[in-house]
Amino acid sequence: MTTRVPRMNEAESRAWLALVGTSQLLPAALDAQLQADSGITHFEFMALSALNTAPELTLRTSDLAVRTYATLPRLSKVVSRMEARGLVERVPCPGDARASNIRLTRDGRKELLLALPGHLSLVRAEVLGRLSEGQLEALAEALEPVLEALADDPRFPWARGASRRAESGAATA
Amino acid sequence: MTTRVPRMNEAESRAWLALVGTSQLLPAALDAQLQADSGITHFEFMALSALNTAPELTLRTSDLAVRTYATLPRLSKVVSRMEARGLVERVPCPGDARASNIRLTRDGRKELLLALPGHLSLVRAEVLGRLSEGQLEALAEALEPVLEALADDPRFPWARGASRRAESGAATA
DNA sequence: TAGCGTTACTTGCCACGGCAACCAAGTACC
DNA sequence: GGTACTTGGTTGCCGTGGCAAGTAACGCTA
Repeated sequence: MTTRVPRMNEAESRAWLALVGTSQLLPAALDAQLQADSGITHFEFMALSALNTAPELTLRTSDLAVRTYATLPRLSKVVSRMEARGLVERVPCPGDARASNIRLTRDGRKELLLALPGHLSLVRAEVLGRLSEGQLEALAEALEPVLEALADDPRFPWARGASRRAESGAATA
Repeated sequence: MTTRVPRMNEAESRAWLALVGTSQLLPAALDAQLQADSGITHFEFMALSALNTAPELTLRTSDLAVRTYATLPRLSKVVSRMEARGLVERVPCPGDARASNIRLTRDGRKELLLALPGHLSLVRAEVLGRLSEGQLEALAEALEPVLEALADDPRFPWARGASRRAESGAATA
């Protein structure tokens, strides 16, 4: 039952190629800049950022995983590495001994703030700075539903809930 | 000389988060579907597609690398794996004995055509199908300059020339 | 309070990609 | 024509991520 799937038309093809292309190049570019200038990966940057905006600079491991689009194993390993470098620390979660909270250390916060300008500058130079106000709006309008679709597709359980559903923050109880 | 970089405003932030999110989830989703249904990665799919639209089903190794946004080492290894599975073959390049051409085999073409409907169907379900004609247009208009900027940035030499410059095809001379 | 299923991670093993080093063929210079 | 430089591609080693299996704690039922 090979259901007939129509080919892409011109507009679809352009949009798709551009999207796939950027999905390929952008992460590599972000990694390269951050790695070179601050010695952290873009993924680590995202994790540190998420912690930085969390109450008490602390998040449950699985919460952080959702916020960074990461699988649990991946996050676990990255946290171990960052912990070894003193950027974050694992603190036992009061009220649930299986879980652990991840806390941004003072050093981690410093590193993050140090990395921020360079990162932001790259993002402006390559992306935001090239788009008009209207284009920014259109980009968000176009990609947000896509993001949500990906996050909610049962075929991709690792993304589950990436469309903000849990606003829990750190579990302190 | 920490040049002051202004923070993101609301529109910028939305656009950026959506873009980064999709760049994170989309590649993984494409891999998962193709891997599950056809036993190939999305990268392999792109490579096979590029070969399929090339004259003689053949491209210079470095040409293929550019078209797939890959570094040469990466492509070399992927080609070796695909060659082992009989999807492509390396043929010596007449006129330049250092170079080699990569050719899509009959089996490779068959696999590609077999994988196409499922892939296209996912792309429609998650992305294209969720956007209006106007949004497709806007998305392309927004991302094409970004793509070009990334490709032309001397900091990211691996992307060099990803903005179509060489239309050479296979070197037959 | 004993037992069973579930949740919240963590770890081991493997595949893949990056970089740097390498090799071989072409090109330039004299 | 020989020596240096460049180009095209491959290989080795290492870091990172995925999946599946493991472990520990929780919680429900009886």
